[in-house]
Amino acid sequence: MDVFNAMVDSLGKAREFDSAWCVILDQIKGDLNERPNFDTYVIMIRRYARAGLPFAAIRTYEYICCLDSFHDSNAGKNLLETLLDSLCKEKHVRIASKYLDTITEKDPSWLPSVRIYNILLNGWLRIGKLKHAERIRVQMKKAGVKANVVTYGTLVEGFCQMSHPDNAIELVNEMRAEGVEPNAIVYNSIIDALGEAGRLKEAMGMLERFSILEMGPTLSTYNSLVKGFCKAGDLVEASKIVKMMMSVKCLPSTTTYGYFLKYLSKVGKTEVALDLYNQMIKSGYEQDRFTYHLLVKMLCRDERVDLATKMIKEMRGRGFDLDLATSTMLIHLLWKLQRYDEAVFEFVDMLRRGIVPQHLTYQRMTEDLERRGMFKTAHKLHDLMASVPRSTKVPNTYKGSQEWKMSIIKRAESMSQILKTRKTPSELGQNRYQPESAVLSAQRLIDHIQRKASFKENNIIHHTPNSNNL
DNA sequence: ATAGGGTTAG
Repeated sequence: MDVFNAMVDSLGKAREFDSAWCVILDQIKGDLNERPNFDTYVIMIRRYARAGLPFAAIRTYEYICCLDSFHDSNAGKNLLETLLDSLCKEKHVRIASKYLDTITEKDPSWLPSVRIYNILLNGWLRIGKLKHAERIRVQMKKAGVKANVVTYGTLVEGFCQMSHPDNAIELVNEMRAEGVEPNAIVYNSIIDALGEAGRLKEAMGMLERFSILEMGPTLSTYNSLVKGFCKAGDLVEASKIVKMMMSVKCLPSTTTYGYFLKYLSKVGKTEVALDLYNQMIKSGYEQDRFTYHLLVKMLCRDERVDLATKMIKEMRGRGFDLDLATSTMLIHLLWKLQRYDEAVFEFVDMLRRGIVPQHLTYQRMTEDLERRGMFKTAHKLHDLMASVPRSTKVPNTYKGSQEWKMSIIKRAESMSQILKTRKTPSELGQNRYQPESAVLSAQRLIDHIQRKASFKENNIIHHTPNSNNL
């Protein structure tokens, strides 16, 4: 069953909706245990909405509603809410709203649930339409539907994303007055927005208010504060937050340290960043792409090509493919250092991996090569680039035949196989269980940063001997 | 994958 739905999803992702319906209709006649279920139709609706075909999504919903078998077996689930949510999440809020109107016109006795109002509210806020969001609230009041914690959470998040934390704070008072207790999502949004605005005193005040509650701050709460302090250049306060979180057994994540690295990269303190990186490795932290991207960027800026190459090797060894940004940084550095052969090798290797270099990179290289009379190499690059954009699409000569259908199914099966073998996020290290000793390592790590951070800006950073040992 | 967030925009 799982495999079947994964196949339908793959076909939808590839916009092969006709084939998806072929597979579904075939399956309806088949084995009772493998018939399309609620999830199958949810997948189709979401895929249509995402493919920019909102009316096809609506037609699908209406078709499903006609099926008798559907009503019997899925009494507790509400497909209309799924439809509206899919439309709203893909920014077709206006269409969702209009469709809702047609339903209420047809049956005036039917009243939208609080969930439906929340879905619409979220949709309007996501596309920044405050006026429309306000209108939904008026409609709710008129219909006598009480706002719940999700309603308020959605509004708070919306205001915060539009950088209006003051309106969000007002809402917290309002919800309290209405007897709805704010939760972690509400507090985290506000603390994050205040931190982004550099209003860290107020953010800390919110943390205090949050800490009194039964469900205290979460990892996201602390991460938002660390981000805020790091962005403001206050590593000392950021380190204090890390100590605070460790004292309540909330271990910092790779993301937490990522904010420190981001700041160190901004001010060009490569040595401190490398130290932090080494300490992270020692403490057993799983690095993410962002960490490597920052470190390679710093090393390239400092023209330390050998160390940059080493870091890239390490990055690949940990399962991150070389992306466009990283390769570009490396090539530009090699070029600047006049190591042309190596740069050309990287350029060719990029194309071999299926990544098209930026036009700017190509332009700079060929211009320089020609100026130096290296026409052969310039020509080689030109030919390579010219051969890329041509897509190799197979013409639909046997459309409709059994053979064609089988090829679609084969492709979908292999796609779903890929989906199955892909690692789940928990295997990628974010939520990995960390032993008690990790607390100690983290403690050492943050002590280290604190020592470095308390140096005056123009002091020379002590160069530790092992910072070149990757 | 069934109402709200999470992640890092030069």
